[in-house]
This record gives sequence, structure tokens and C-alpha cells, in this order.
Amino acid sequence: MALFAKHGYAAVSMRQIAAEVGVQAGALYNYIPDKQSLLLELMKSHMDHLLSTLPDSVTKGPAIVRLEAFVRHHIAFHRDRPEEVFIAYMELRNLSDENFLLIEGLRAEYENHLDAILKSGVAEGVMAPGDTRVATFALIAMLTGVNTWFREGGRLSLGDVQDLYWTMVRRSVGISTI
Amino acid sequence: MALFAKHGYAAVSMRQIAAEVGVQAGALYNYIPDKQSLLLELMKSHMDHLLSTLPDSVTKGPAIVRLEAFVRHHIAFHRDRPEEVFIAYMELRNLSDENFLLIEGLRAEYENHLDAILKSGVAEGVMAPGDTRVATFALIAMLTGVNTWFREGGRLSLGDVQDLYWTMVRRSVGISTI
DNA sequence: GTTCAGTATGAACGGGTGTTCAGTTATGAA
DNA sequence: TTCATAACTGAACACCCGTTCATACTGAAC
Repeated sequence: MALFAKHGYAAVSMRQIAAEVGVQAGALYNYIPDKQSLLLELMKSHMDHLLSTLPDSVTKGPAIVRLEAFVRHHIAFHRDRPEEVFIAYMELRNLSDENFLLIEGLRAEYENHLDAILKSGVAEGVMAPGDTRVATFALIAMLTGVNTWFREGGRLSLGDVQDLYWTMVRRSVGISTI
Repeated sequence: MALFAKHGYAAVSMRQIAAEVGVQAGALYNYIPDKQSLLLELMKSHMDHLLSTLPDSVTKGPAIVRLEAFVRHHIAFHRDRPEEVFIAYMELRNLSDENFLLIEGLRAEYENHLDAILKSGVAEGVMAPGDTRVATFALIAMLTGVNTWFREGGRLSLGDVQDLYWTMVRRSVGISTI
């Protein structure tokens, strides 16, 4: 994972991976059928984890509370595993067609959680995103972008960042508050 | 550019590039010193172009007008050259240290334009982003994300998308309007 | 007709690629 | 202590890599 995140899937050789683990390249094939499935496993387990750790507060309750839970969880989850996230976004094109569809499906499933929250918000009359589909893409891109600049020990704490992003998200989907 | 965008810098060989152009690999070296400078040239010309085509309306006038111009220009510019944009974001790690700093500097220059607009908005008392630096990163990530899903001829026109994003941006930085 | 810069080729260089496999070593239950 | 099994090595396979370079071709200027 570290090697893929640093140099990219295509630029990392099985011999480099083996050296990092302390074996010869051939030994890796006792554990995986080929290099491609190593990438798939990394990406699939990341997406599975992302979906399975969604807190209940994201699926139950008033839409505004659910949205805030989603925002805070997304930021914290992504902050905790920058390498996995980086690979999950950068190496999509190195997946075989079949594997790409699999990962894309999991990603859509995640996006649908946010879309559902926004739709609920509209139904409850407490949100007014112009278009829930577009807002979903926009918000996820915005939130995931945290990883490109956030560094532990910098000017802002994780809580600060969560607060700032939650404010922007809340406003952008038209939640009227003080 | 097409090959790098499709398969990634590391996965594309000089022989493939040569074949696409209709020559042998050796002939490429009459035009470029090495593969690395081919990537640099692509990324640098993209960033130069991005900076040089910023409309005057982004730098002059009331902050709100400037922000709207920035948003609409960013979306249109990126929509027009998805391959360049993709490379500019995905291949940063394949730049040599020196070249990376160069591109990072140009990127910072672009971000500073948005940051300056937000600061002006605060000074004019018409915007209230919690933190202009964070808002800059958040908005650019959000806007650039358009390229991951927008397809010409789909449900929404470019104008629709610009309108939707401008609404979200306007709200997220606390511009008070009807 | 000659010259010559520009451009192309195609082979070569040293090295790297993912994957396989016969043979060796380590392990842990009987 | 025995011994099946699992784990690992190291060489090999067929092929690809970026880059260099002697050689050959082309076409405009003199």
C-alpha cells in the first residue's frame, strides 16, 4: 500500500514489494494470484471499510443531523488513511474492466447515502440543493479534497476542519440557520 | 497527452508514443531531451494557459462579481480540456523534485487568485468564509470535481452546471442574497 | 550539381518487467 | 524422531524499458 501510494501501481515492481516484506518475488505468489488482484484487494477492502463504518447517525434521524454526521465521518475517515484514499482515487485506471465496475459500484453506493440524505432534506423542507445529484458530487469532491492539504499538527485541528467544512456544506445546500 | 491521460505516465512507453505519431522511438529525441520533460511540458503549458486566460473580471471589480467569474471560468476551462486537467492532477508524483516545485508554484499562484477574492469579499463585508485558505482549497476541489462526472450531451448543459455550482459556492462562503 | 542541416531509422545497451517452477528449507502435528 | 505440508529461493522465460548512435535519407540553398 505504501509503495503504490508513493510511486503508483504501474511504477512499483513485484520485486520491490517483495523486498519491502523481506522475501523474494516468487514467494508473493503463495498469497496472491497476480499483481492486479493485489490492487483490487487494497481498493475493495478500503471501499468495504468505508461503507461498513458509516455510523447509524448517517442513516437514521433528521436529515440535517444525518448530513452533519456524514460530513464529520467522511473527513475523519479519510484523514485516518490517506494512503488508501490516494490509491482508491488514483489507481482506478489500472483496474481491469471487470474490477473497475466492481469498485465503481461500491463508490456509487457510498454516494447514494449522501444523495439520500439530501433528498430527505428536501422532503423535510429543510434543505434546498438545486440538484441532489450534482450536490452529491460537489460535496464529496470538496470533502475528499481535505486530504490534499490537511497535515496533523498544523494550524488547524481535525475538529476545526470538520467545523469549517460543516459550515460550508450546511450553507451550500441551503440549510437556513443563524 | 492522450496516452498519458489514458494509461498514466509510468505505463506509457516512448515506443507507444512514437507509434502514435508515426515514427520510431529514437526520432522523438530530436524534439525532447527525455520522457520527463515531455510530462513537464504538458503540465507547465497547462498551468501557464490556466493562469494566462483568467479573465479580467476575476481580478477587477466587486468581490462577488469576481468570484462568480472565477467559478464560471474554472468550470468552462476545465471542461474544455479534461485530458490536460487529468494529467495535471494525477501525474504530480512522476515529476522530478525540481519540476514538482515549479508546477506546485504555478498551482499556488492560481489558488492565490481565489484566496484574494475571498479576502476582498471579507474586507467589503459581503462574504464570511470561516477561513479563506480552507475555503479556497474546498472550492477548488469542488469545482475541479466537475470533470469526474460531467459529460457533454447529458442531462445538464454547461450553463446549468455553472449555475448550480455558482449557487453552492455563493452560499458556502456566506454571501447573503435572496 | 553539390553541399549540408535536419530528420529518420533500426540496432544496440544495460537493465527491468510479471510470472513460473524445480528444488530447498522450515514448520508443526503424529 | 519422523514426515507431510507449507513456505521460500533463485534461476529462468519471454518480453519491455529509456536512451544512444552510426547510418541513411531528404530537400532547400548556393
